[in-house]
Amino acid sequence: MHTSEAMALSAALLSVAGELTHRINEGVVARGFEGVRPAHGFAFARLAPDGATVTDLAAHLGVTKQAASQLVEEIVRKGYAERRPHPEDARARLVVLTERGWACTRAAEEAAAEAVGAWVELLGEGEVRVLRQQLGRIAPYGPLRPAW
Amino acid sequence: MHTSEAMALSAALLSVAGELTHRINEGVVARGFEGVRPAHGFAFARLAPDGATVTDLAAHLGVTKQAASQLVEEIVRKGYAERRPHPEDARARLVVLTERGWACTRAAEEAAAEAVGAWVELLGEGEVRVLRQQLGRIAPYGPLRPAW
DNA sequence: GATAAATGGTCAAGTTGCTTGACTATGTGG
DNA sequence: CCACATAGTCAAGCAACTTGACCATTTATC
Repeated sequence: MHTSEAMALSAALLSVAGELTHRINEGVVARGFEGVRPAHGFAFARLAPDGATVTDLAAHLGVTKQAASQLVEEIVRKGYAERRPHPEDARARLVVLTERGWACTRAAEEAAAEAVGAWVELLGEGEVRVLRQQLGRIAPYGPLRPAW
Repeated sequence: MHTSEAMALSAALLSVAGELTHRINEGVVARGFEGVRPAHGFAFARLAPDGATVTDLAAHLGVTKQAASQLVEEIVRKGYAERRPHPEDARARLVVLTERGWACTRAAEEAAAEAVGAWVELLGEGEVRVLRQQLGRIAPYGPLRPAW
């Protein structure tokens, strides 16, 4: 693998990632959820199963807990989540999605499916499955960082 | 392709993209080029062949020309590029990389090769080649947008 | 050719999403 | 019980963008 090939692979990957993010966000907005940014989607993904604390979110997003706190304040104000007392720790608060938050998450899934659908038309279903498996194997466990 | 699979693919792709960006930037800094952000790398990629105007850069990066102008001002101040009069248009200025800018670009290529090398160890060279070809086929032609 | 409109670039001010620093409230270990 | 760590927020500052205004030059229209 020459350095130029590595650069071409990197450029293609980042280009595809940028386009995908853009399309998902567009699709979410088109489904009636305004005032949401891509970063919110990654927060929703962490909140979705059982909720999370602000500190959990901060680690997941790779930002300070103050930034995570501000983000939570924003999505609470917009009706996508709510703060509940934590059942085991009186200092902490459990942030959980509201019904609107769940609806927005489903909209993001639909938009993602649409974007991936365009790849299926280009590569075929089998190749896209291969792509998913390959990316899954090299995906890190660390925080979701902004791409640049 | 179910929506949950599309979501898993999207998450893996964005995760890999974020990690790749982080590693390339770390590698560039480790090679002695401080004060550079990932966005600069994408500007360098556009400037590398024959230089570009501020307006070209703005379109390439998907930002306003004012933002592109500020970015050029910054990389000029840091010694990575310089402004020259445009040979055909007295309004425009051709922004070209300095020798230090070229050295930084080579450092980014080396760092990218390192990051991709880790994937080769996980997937094997053949699979990575497949990955590159697949991504190349679905990569858009539009501007390089920040992933989120 | 003259003149209106479009284009390349910059200056200035405002917005936003993040940071660091300071603080309170609650939990944990000596 | 007391020192220290942790969850969360408030406040101020910063950095990378935005919008709006403007000048210099080129292109289009008559």
